[in-house]
Parts: sequence; structure tokens; C-alpha cells
Amino acid sequence: MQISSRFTLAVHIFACIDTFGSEYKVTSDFLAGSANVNPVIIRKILGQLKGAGLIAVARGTGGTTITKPLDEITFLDIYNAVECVEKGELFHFHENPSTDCPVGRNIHHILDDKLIQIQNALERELAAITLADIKRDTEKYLSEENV
Amino acid sequence: MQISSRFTLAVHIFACIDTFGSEYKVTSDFLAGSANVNPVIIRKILGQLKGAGLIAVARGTGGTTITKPLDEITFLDIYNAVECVEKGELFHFHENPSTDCPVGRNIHHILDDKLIQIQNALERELAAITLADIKRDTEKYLSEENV
DNA sequence: GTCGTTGTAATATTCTTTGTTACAACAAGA
DNA sequence: TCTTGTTGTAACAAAGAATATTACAACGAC
Repeated sequence: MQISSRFTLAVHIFACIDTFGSEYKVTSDFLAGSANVNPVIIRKILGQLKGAGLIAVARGTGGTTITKPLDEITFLDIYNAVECVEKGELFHFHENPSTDCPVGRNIHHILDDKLIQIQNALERELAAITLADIKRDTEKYLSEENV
Repeated sequence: MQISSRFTLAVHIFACIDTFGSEYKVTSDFLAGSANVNPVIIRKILGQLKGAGLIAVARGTGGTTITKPLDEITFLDIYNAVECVEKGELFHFHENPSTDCPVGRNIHHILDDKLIQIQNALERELAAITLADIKRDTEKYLSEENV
């Protein structure tokens, strides 16, 4: 099971807004062209990012802007914005372990803290990367293209 | 997107084999009863764990045994055995970013190393937990029940 | 040979993701 | 005010993965 491409799409969107936002109006159609996905997918993600307070979208006239300094937007912010897993649980637990079996009725006690520990490690690493890192590398690779 | 319940099921299976294996013959029907899932699901997971060299399953007569010391079987071993994500990639990337857009044709250069870094953190934490930890906590919770 | 079990195929069901069409609501400018 | 380009969203389709279920051949011990 993989983390939805909504996450990489969202980072792609941020890279586009930051790179082109000062020159062009960045619309969902433009972003859909760059990522090569349907514009409605983009609009849904934009809605989630807007709901998380990371971007602003201009109704009517169109166009998208980032509302916070890039070094204050972490991958974890983006992950939480676009991953709509209920209660944010990384692991899917089998639903109804038997209460008749000693192991079955204790498996949650046994496992839950370890699953949380693993999830925390993932989230810690997500929180360590910001859009400022993305900006730096985007500028690096784009300038290397124009040699 | 969540990690398949095959993972928690597999840990549950190991806890059962270790707890009951010396007393009973641990069959797929027994395990299915404890976890409350279909026996065929159990057999598929047993097949994956066997393929990874973690357990042995007796054909014909039935029953399952663990083939390595518990402290040498990590959560990562189990995760790799039962998660059939292609190439083991945690993140799903949108398939065909546009090569016409400078960001689109560089997004993999920009993102890939960061995605690997995050995946490595997850796997490092998975590797830090072993079935010996599970055995310890299983015994603890089961003995607390019999006070 | 009988019995209980495993391995596996085939199929169904459900859920999530992703894609697509359609259209009302909106804001700016002619 | 009308036109234009855009966003927000609903509705639905298509595809893929997870999980459930039935059925049965292969197997090993007795």
C-alpha cells in the first residue's frame, strides 16, 4: 500500500506556484498541464491545501498563492493536508480480533504503542523537510538546464 | 492510505505461534479464529512469511513453527515479507509529469532523494523492533489477566 | 484408505484512488 | 450588463487493491 500521489502532486503544485507565480497566473489548468493530471484532481488538492491554510486561491479571477514563508511549510503539513486517513493512523488493524483468544483480546495492548512509535518516526522525518529545501533544489536543477 | 492489515495480522500470527505453539498445533483455522479473518487470508500470509524464511509450515499434518530466534526477526522483515508494494516504494508518484514544463521534467530530481530519506526513517524504526519485544509484552499482558 | 490440513485458483465484494463531464457561482473588465 | 475565464463541487465512471468466500487437489500421518 502506497501513500497517495496526492502528496507528490501537492509538492509539485507548490514548486510550480513558487517558480511561476511571479510571472504568470497559476491556474488549475496550468498545474494540470505541468503534472499531467486532470484539472479537477488539482482543484481538490488545492481545496485541501487551502483548508489547511497553506495557500490562497482566487475565485473568479483565478490564480494561487502561498500564504506562509516556505521554511514554515513542512512536508508533514502537506501530508496531513492531503492524506485524509481517519484519525491519521498509518497502520490498518484487522477489525475484530477474537475476544475468546488471549492473544486476540490483547493484541492491541501489545502492538499499539509500537505502531505509534513507528508512525512518529515517519512524521518526524516529514516535519524535517520544508518547502525551502524544495525551492533550493528546484532553482538548482532549473539553472543547470540553462547552461 | 494505510499500510495493509496483513502487517498487523502477521505480527498477531507470530504472537500466537509463540504463545500456543508448545501446547497446541497452530493451524490456519486456529489463527483465523484468533484474528477473526478468513483462513485463506491466513494461509496467504503464512505463504509469504514462509517465502521470507521466517516460519515453516507443515504440509499434510498441519501446524506452524518459527524458524529463527525471536530477536532476529524484526518488524522490517515482516513488513517486507507481507507488503507487496512494487519495488518497495512507499510513495506513489504521479505517473507522467509534463516534459514541457521545467518543473514537471525536474520534479523527480527534486523530490526522489527526499522521499527515500523519509522511507529510510520508517524502515529504520521498523528494524528497531523485534518479535522478542512482542513476546515480552505478550507475556506481560497475559499474566496480568491471570491475577 | 481416511482424516485433517495446506496450497491455490477462481470469483465476489467492498473500498479507495484517479479520471471525467457538467455546471453553478464568482470576479474582473469591456 | 454582458462576456470571459476561472473556481468549487456534484455525480459518476473506471481501475486497482484489499479482503472475503467457495471449492478442491495435494499432502502426510495414522
